[in-house]
Amino acid sequence: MIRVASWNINSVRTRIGHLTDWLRQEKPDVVLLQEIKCLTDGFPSLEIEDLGYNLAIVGQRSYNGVAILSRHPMTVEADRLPGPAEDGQARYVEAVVQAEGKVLRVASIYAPNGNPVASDKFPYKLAWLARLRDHARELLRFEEPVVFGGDYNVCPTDDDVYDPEGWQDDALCRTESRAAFRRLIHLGLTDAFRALHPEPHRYTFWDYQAGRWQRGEGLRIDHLLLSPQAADRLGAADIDKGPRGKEKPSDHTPVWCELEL
DNA sequence: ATGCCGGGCGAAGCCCGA
Repeated sequence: MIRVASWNINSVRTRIGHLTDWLRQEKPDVVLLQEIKCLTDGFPSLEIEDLGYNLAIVGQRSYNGVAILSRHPMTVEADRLPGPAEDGQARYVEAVVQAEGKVLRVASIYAPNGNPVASDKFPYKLAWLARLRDHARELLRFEEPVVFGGDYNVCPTDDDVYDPEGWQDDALCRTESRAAFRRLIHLGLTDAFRALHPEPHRYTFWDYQAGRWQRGEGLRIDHLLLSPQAADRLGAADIDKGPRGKEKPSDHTPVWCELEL
């Protein structure tokens, strides 16, 4: 069994204590991080390596940045999404993990937010998700277990947001964003959490503002999307709300799944 | 209609996030 988690950490340097505490407590095999908000050289590698993890880091000054932590040997396969436009934003890293004599491909994904919808950020988001779909389609040809995990900045349905009406024109909930996410799913991917948890109103993000955490008002925007070969091996999945309740938390909390490789 | 909160950067206040 291998456990894979995804967590938008909102600055890995500010949250290094939270991260190491959680790694010691939960001992996930693979962790996909987003919004590390530091250069690759600035990543607190020693603290993580001391806990037995190998690292794949794609950093950027101030914003974005993604990483993969793996207790098993890992080979980096890509440090950006293929595409004609080199945008310089650190939003994708992909690796192959060798675990228990088997191979698992994982990607840590930080999709653009897309707000405000009237700005060029929204078409950038939609184009980025289309690029992700194109790449996922190529990877699926290998017919191997893959976990595409990360902060998609898409709330898939009205069941995944506390106030659907209030959020309907936000880039996270707009029909164009949801359609882009469905086009990805329709390649044959499985939303690991939703496959095992049909209940509505389970969230991975709560805004710092307006007491959203205390009110239980969040959104489900962090997802683990599984290739068919991974979905066939899905044993468990859940959202771990623990880290969101700590002092000075990230505004996101981890989502995880277990695969019987 | 906008800010609320919070991080980075850099040393005040702006940019960005969701």
